[in-house]
Amino acid sequence: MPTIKEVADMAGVSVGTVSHVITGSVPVSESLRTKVQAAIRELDYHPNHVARSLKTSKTRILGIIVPDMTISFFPQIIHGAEMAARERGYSVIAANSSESADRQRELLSLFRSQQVEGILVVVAAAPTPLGQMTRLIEAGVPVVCLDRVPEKIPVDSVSVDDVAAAELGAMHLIGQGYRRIAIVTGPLALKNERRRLQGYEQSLKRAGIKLDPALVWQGNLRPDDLAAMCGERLRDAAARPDALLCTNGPTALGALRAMRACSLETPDDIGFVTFDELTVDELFSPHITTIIQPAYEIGSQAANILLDRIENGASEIRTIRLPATLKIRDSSRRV
Amino acid sequence: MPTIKEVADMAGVSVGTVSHVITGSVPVSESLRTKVQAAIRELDYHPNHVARSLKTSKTRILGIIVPDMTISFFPQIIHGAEMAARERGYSVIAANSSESADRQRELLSLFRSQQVEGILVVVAAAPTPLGQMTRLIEAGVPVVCLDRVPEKIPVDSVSVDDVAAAELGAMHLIGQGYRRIAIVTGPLALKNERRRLQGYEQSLKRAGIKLDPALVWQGNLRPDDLAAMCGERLRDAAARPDALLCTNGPTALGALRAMRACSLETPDDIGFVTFDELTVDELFSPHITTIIQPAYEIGSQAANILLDRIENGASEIRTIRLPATLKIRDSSRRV
DNA sequence: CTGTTAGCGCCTTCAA
DNA sequence: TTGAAGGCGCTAACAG
Repeated sequence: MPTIKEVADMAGVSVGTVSHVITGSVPVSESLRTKVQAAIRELDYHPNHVARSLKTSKTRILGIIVPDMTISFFPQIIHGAEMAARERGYSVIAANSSESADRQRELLSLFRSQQVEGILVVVAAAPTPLGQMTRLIEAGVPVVCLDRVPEKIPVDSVSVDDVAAAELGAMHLIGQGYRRIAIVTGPLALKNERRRLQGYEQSLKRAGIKLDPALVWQGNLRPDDLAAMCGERLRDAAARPDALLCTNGPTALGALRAMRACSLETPDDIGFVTFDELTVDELFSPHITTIIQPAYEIGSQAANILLDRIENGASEIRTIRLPATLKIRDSSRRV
Repeated sequence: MPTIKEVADMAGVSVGTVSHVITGSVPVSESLRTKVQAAIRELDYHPNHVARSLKTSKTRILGIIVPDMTISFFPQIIHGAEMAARERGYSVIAANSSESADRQRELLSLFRSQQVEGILVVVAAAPTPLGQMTRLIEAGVPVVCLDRVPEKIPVDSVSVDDVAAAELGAMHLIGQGYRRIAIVTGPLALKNERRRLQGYEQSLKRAGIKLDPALVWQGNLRPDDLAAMCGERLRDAAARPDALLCTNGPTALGALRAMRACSLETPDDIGFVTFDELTVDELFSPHITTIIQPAYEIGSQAANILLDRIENGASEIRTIRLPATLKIRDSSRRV
């Protein structure tokens, strides 16, 4: 790999001059500039970002940590963040915590070592030790939380308005005439899940439907476990709910498997609404009514907030709540 | 951010000693080591990888370029590469070329500037100017091509055995009694597509079926265009093929849309087999017979080959062809 | 075992 | 407008 010095030698100028033409920070005469550019092309020179970063202590790199790349929601977030970052001259490096607090800790540490200028993080669901995040923020590393907003930490965040989003789904089911609506949630240790539950409760209340605690089905994030749980509770036709509201993709997969095992068809045997698109294409059936979170938007807005903080320094905490939208499809369309 | 010097001061030792305990390359006495570790913890010190890389000219970072992150095939490749890399102490940074040769060029350049130690690349389908790749390799940057193997460039590659994979699908359709089998391909400028076509042709020949050029449907990689093309050709019931073999995900989506528009049902009206899983879950219908490429394996093997080259220097060109597997589902099961 | 020191490649004052 | 030189944080000799 050629260095700036070799370019300077070939062009017959000093390294300073080469640097000036590369950064454009200082004017350089036309004649020297063309000579330098010719040398750069001739040598196939690529400025060493590592050295530049060491000197300027700016890497123009953002880190993003998500719990799972195989669910389409997270890659979409990453994509949004990448686009917003690129727009402003930054790159992003993405990594998976696999919902593991340990791995998250490692990654955070790795990112700091790699001198990322800011970090976007969807915290792992596992009991997250918030200590490290707090230290990170106190150390002055710009951080924005996405999707899952940790409580008790003063940090910028971008997520969907979970209460309103859940209401969207619940009200729709109620409007379709369903009355015994069960909600299938992930761990209620996650604030998002609690807020979605809250939206569900509010909707029932508003519609004058009495809340039945037996219809609040709390699970984890493993479709297999959820399928087992739902299967058990759907088996008894008498006690069976007439509709299901799932608060995320994994719970939806589990519930759908259980419904299939019990030969329950939507929307007649049972109504069905879930958060998060399970697949992007409309070709597949059953066509599922879905509460869609603006994943790309979440990523891009978060990146922009992070970049604002990086470029303009501290400011008050920003908390963005984006609206979800309801895509009504067959699985809940009874009237 | 604290530096190694501050750690040294706090621990009352020299920076050399701190460096030794961090890298573990030189033995350090128990007593000093504990002091240093205490200081590291106290200061929440994270070694600056940028400085380290400048010094050692080793970043332990691999770059990977894929044409599209929203197709599940590529994220799986990335995941495989990440895992293999992590296993050997490397990180990977992933980026999208969006099938654009320009963007690919930019990314290659960016990666070189970022001093990645090697590059995994799925070349963009757009007429790829191979010049840059060639220069890259000649400049001594280790490169491994995945999935799409450029011709005429001596480079390590990992991909599926396309001829055999296509045969797998074609022979299966023939075995099910289909005779007028159309093949829906992406641009035949891509070698993979040509080889898949070749597998199809060989299978027909072996089965004694005359090749009908009107049943070779070449398209691009945009589902909308493909849907239009297929729609036109499926409309005429007399000339209609009795089965479709799609050579990739986007063509499959297009073809499926057209089939739906023409109200054709699998497997009775028409048999259907495609490369690449369109969705991960078995819940959706139609259940499509799929030629599955071992995406994770492709990524991990490619990363390992790249790392071998990085760590052991030059060797002969390696060309890995992995076998695909056929997952038989409803869309082709007629007997 | 421990300390000292010379750069890695680049940007950025500062002088000329 | 151009050139010379210091130093970013770290590692790897080397000397002690």
